[in-house]
Amino acid sequence: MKLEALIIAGVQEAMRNLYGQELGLESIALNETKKEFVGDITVVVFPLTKFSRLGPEQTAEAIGTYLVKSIEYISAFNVVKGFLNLQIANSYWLSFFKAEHNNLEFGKGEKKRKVVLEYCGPNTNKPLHLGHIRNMLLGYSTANLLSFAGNDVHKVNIYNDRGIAICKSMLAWKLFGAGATPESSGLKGDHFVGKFYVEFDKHYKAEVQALVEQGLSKEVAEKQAPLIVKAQEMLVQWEQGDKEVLALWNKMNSWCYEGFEETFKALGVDFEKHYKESDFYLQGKSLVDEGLKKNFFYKKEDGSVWVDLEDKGLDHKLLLRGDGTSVYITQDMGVAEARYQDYQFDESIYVVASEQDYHFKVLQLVLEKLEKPYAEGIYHLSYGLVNLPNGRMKSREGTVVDADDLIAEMIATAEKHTKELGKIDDFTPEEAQALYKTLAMGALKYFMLKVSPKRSMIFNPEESIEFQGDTGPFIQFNYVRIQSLLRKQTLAQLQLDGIEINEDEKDLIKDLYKFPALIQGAAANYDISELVSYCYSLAKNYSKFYANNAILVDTTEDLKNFRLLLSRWVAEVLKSSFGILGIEMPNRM
RNA sequence: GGUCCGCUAGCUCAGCUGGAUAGAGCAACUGCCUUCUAAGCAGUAGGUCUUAGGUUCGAAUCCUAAGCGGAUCACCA
Repeated sequence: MKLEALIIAGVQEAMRNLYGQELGLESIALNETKKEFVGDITVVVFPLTKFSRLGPEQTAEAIGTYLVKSIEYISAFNVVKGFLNLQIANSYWLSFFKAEHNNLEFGKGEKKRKVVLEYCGPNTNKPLHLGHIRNMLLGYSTANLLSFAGNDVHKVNIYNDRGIAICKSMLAWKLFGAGATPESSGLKGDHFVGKFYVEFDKHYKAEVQALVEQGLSKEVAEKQAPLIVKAQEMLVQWEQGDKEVLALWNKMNSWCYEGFEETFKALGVDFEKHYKESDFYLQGKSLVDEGLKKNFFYKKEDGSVWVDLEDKGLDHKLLLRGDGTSVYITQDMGVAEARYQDYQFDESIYVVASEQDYHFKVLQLVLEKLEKPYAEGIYHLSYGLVNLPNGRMKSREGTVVDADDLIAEMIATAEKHTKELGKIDDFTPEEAQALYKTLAMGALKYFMLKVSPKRSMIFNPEESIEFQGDTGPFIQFNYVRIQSLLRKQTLAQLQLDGIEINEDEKDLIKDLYKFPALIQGAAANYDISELVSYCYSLAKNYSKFYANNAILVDTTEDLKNFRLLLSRWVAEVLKSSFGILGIEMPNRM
């Protein structure tokens, strides 16, 4: 039985035998004992006093005495105010160490649910930016976390590959592109397409400006500018299946996909399947028809279709335009349906920014109205926006932090730091380059993932991402030191007789002990940042241990071997945790 | 205006379903490389946890208001 469960049962038993009281689990609170007190686990006695009808100290004394007698692994206790601090015998930690230190599956959970996790969701009209980076890192790592915790996870992407925005890029290319291609211009595909999106905006603004000068109101001008009218015509042609438009659309989208693939590769994220909205908006429409037939939805005189969500505290929501064309949510309904047909999932997770909280609430409620069995399993993993120090990234003001640029900058910074330290002079250029990338991505990913997903975060492009302190490279550094130790010494069979563990060693074993529960907790909360914090705490404790304790020299063979095995286990847990985060470990740095 | 989210050290963030004297990193200042990688270790300084009430043995944490900031409420996606 787990330590915590053992103690709770022990306290229940104590309360029964000492005071004749039957306590539920909820009235027994356990905490980790704070550093400044002696002990490992603390029972908070205050809630128990009303059952014991004695003061907190007296109650704590009595329970402590009882537990030391009844539970083998509790070696001693002390009472501070209403806190009963229990000391766990070293033999407990050592037997745990012995049992698990060679377990390659340590921390992995039992098989549970089938989960589909959607992330990324780019528009195919411009390159990926910092917001997408947060999305991709969260999506990829959360999928790994859920998988490690025991779920059968399938990662999918959704391409928002249709709509007016794409038409803008297409139109601009047609008008101003002069037949250029990514190859001919030497640009990455998505950047090439994005260039025309910007180009459109530039010419469109000029047109609007000209119309305003002719005396039109800004509002009217924005609707009547020839470019926007043409773009809208193009959208209609697209829906009608115009061959020429479709050909152009396919060509430009494929340029985007090529560009995206490169970025996915650089970031180390992948997908089992890419859904395209263009493939499913019709299916969404048929779902709307289905809802109409069953009277879950209603049609207005102009032909638009709505759903009444007032009973759920929301308002009426449009599902289909008066002209019969689909809106954003129509497509999402179609994709949701298709995804269930594809996977029969227990849970479908959408990693999408918090600005779409309302949208996903509506989506889920609409699917519930339709009595879809999978509606209940939908979970919106909402994350906060990435802001700049002076607010939101704005493409108009050119403050968007481009994903590819940022990755390149990080690699350059990693190279600079590494060269300053001069520890890898014997590396080949290829090895060095690989290391820069590993460290750069370690720093970037750790930086993005250590913030709780829900929270919006601030990114300051003026300050480069740290490589010291609470960072990815710090964890990698500790891993590398352990690898260096292991290269110098071969391991022998564990021999624990006569090993007296000290505080530093015990802290590490306790950290390792927490790992499986940490994984389950983080997975239950969909919170990858909990794993990041755990890694930092483990690595920090290791760093302290490393500084205070000789491992290879001045030790007996058994002690050396124990410390090496302990180090190796720490390294393994760090490595598998970083694997979940999507960060590689170098062997030297 | 309705709804939702946030506010913790100069900056960036932890602080799990209430528990002991609120923690890290960066920045500042002090020590420590002839021990296994100093991208490190040890230490100093830095806080009215936005404010006001409430709940209770106990509140950064829960409740109610207020302030400030953000998001959202489109026949945009």
